[in-house]
Amino acid sequence: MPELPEVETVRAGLARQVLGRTVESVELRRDSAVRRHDGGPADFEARLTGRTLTAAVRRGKYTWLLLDDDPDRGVLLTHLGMSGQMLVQPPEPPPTPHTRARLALTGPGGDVLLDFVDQRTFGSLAVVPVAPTPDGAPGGQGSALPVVPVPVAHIARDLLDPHLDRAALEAAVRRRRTGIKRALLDQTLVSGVGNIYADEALWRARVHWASPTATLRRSRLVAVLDSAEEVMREALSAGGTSFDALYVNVNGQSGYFDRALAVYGQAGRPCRRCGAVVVREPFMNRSSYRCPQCQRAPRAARLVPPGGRVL
DNA sequence: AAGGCCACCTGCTTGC
DNA sequence: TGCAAGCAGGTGGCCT
Repeated sequence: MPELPEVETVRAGLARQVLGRTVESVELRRDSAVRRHDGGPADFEARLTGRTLTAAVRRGKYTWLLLDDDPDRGVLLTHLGMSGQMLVQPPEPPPTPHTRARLALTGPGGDVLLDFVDQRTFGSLAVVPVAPTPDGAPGGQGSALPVVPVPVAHIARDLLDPHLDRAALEAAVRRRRTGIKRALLDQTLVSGVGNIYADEALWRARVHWASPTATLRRSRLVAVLDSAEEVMREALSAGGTSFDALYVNVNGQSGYFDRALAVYGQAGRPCRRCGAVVVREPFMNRSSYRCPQCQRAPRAARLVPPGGRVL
């Protein structure tokens, strides 16, 4: 669920509410929450305790917190997975069954808890080293430092990143031999887009998910990328999308963008543009939603099927 | 070696 | 009623 707009909402909340505070203690309630941390749970706690959170940075769906303004001693990398939440709250409430880690923070404005809550456990926390960005530009939104966490080095810049090279992205998509939706979801090509915003972008651009990247008309490709950027900006303005309260901001509140979704989760409902009935189709062991009228395939032989092989 | 598959994980919903 | 299957899906690692 958390895609770029949801993760950015969380990043901005962290930037407002925890920066300048120091980690007084770390309570790990489930070791697998730090499975991507190299030294194990004890090392994770040791490397975090006593450090001051100085910036909140995001690229795609990854967020990291700078510690003591000194990236050379590691940064706190977070990924929300499918169901992760970062909650900032007063020190009172006991942990919930899905609280995986709890950081007690102290500093200006009083003591708070930073809880990492994650029902489906695909999210993770880790203190990791950084590497310089190849282009020398800032690593992500929220800091001017030209570094990214090493586990994020293979993640491409996202569509809201002012340093994204759109011409290079279009060329890279063009070199792929796959369907356009697969390309949109490939975080090494462009980051931040997940299943929801991929479907919404393709609907806005009137493009079928299986359209081959290599032969898609340039105007169509530009429309898809522009639509993805546009729909994510709109979702961000609405505080993100939420279906079931799994996605919330740092204060536990849901966004409103689910009311604006045109096709995702709308199977059986009329397309708001043409009235045709929105369909749900199997795609990569999950689902794709589209309008069968607005997003028609040019010809069956020109589509890349869900399995990847061209017919 | 680029592209595709799938395990990982939990809880809710659906169907028999 | 109870159990099983289906579904949600981002990612790393592995396979071809």
